[in-house]
Amino acid sequence: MTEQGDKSRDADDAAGESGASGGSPGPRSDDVTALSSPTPATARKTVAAAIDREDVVSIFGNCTVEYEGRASSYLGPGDRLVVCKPDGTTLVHTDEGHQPVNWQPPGCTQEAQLTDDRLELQSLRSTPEEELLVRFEELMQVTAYDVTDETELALAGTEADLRERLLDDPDLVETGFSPLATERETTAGAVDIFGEDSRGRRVVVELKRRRVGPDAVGQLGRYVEALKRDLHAGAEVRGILVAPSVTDRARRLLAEQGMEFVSVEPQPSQSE
Amino acid sequence: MTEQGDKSRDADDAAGESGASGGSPGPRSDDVTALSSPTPATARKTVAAAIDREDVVSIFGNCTVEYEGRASSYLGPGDRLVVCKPDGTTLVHTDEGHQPVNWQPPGCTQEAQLTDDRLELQSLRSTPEEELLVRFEELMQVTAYDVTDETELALAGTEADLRERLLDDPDLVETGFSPLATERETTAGAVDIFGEDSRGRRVVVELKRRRVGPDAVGQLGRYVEALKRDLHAGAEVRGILVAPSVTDRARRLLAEQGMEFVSVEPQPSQSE
DNA sequence: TTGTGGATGTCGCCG
DNA sequence: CGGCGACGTCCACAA
Repeated sequence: MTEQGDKSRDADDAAGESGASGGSPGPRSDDVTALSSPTPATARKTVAAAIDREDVVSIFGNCTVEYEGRASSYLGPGDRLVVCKPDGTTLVHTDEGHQPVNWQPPGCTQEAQLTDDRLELQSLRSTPEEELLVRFEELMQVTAYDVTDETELALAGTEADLRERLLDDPDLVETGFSPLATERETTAGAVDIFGEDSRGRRVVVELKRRRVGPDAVGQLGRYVEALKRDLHAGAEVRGILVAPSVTDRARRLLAEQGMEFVSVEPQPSQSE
Repeated sequence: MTEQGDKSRDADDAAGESGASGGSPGPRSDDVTALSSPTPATARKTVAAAIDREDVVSIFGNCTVEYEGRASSYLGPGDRLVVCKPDGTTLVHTDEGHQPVNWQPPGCTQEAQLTDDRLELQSLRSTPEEELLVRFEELMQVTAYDVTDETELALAGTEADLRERLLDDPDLVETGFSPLATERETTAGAVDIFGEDSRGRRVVVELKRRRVGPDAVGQLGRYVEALKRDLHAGAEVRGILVAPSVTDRARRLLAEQGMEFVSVEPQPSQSE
């Protein structure tokens, strides 16, 4: 076993926690904290204080990352950007990709430790038990700021929007289609739109905001089969998949199960 | 229509692009660039240079975000952390959540503009046509660093690991099970493990690294049905779902289709 | 806490 | 480039 490092939270030098705006006497909550190439001890103190203050912290530096939980991983030394959020989220980003190379989701505890004179960020959660450990070999920049965001994202073009569109104008599904319920429960799960056609037959409508593959056909098939059983025996139940488009395989599967496809965009196109 | 702002890339004041390490005479590539509360013009020049240099850029500030593409969204003013990567990724993070509130994936073009004396980051892509526009009302901190990371993530406990485990010890699936192929193609797609049982019957094994729901049963069902058809008529084909555990609904669906479940963890447990 | 399905999912592989 | 399925998916919502 290797020699145990000293995991201290106290052995700090008097850290010059420099608020960014020059003249202010003490650390104001509206200030940015920014340190260039700090010592591990200074960085530990600054990061710990920022976490306490509920700032978002960003750290550029060379680090290694260990993860143990639903899976386990090791990431050798490299330059990365590490972000810690006050909700317990930790993100480790490389120079590439939308996805963080390692992370911890919201709700984790976060601690900044000093081990063998290196800054370590430890993030823990339970259910499932998971640990993320980021160890910095070199610290290039530590920044912290009180990020406050009350604003809600207004998003259009989701499946919910597609549903509203079809409820407003059921003829988009089929002439004479009448919606009876949304999220209607079956033994197989909730049906997006349940209704009946012009001849009074039951119709299950499954919505997708984008081009669909075989999985969506399977889903629709499960609902149709479940409803046939849920309703008295011998009931005819149609299945209609509504989406912008469908793959060949999905179209074939639909045909095999006697189900249908209707093309509708989640948002009215600009040319309409 | 509102008055058009001046989208310039030239009207820069002489930006004091301060390398972080104090004494260096010019901007070295190993230096961090760090600006506190810069003017929009200075920030634009610094960010543009950092993008050219292929740095990772992080910006704390108050901004609005517009997105138009597969869907469309608007995000009103709020404090956020915006990250731009040299591969064309843009991330907009609030103080909460693993997911960025807005983003653009790798491969996008990025431009830093000055519009109405505000810093704007514009990110564009095609296939699909998408645009992200981040407009800063206030800039708290701009940081850029040449993040280089050659290291590969070593991840264990994936579905591939589970497959290796079963190929090493096929009895984990069932006594006498013999794998014949992995990724065997059927008209419904590739089967994780194809083999035969001790009595010579064909077996389709679908692997999941975690607890499975109805979707996985549908997938396995499609493969089994496809193989029954692909092989000469009347062939018996068993379907076995291998995963740590299964939900009630999924178990019921398995039973209905005459398929089976076998519990295996993706990683050998520590107690073993 | 668990189950279920959506997501601007992203990502990798393969045809 | 499209199809297909995995992902430490995350996430909201309901039971």
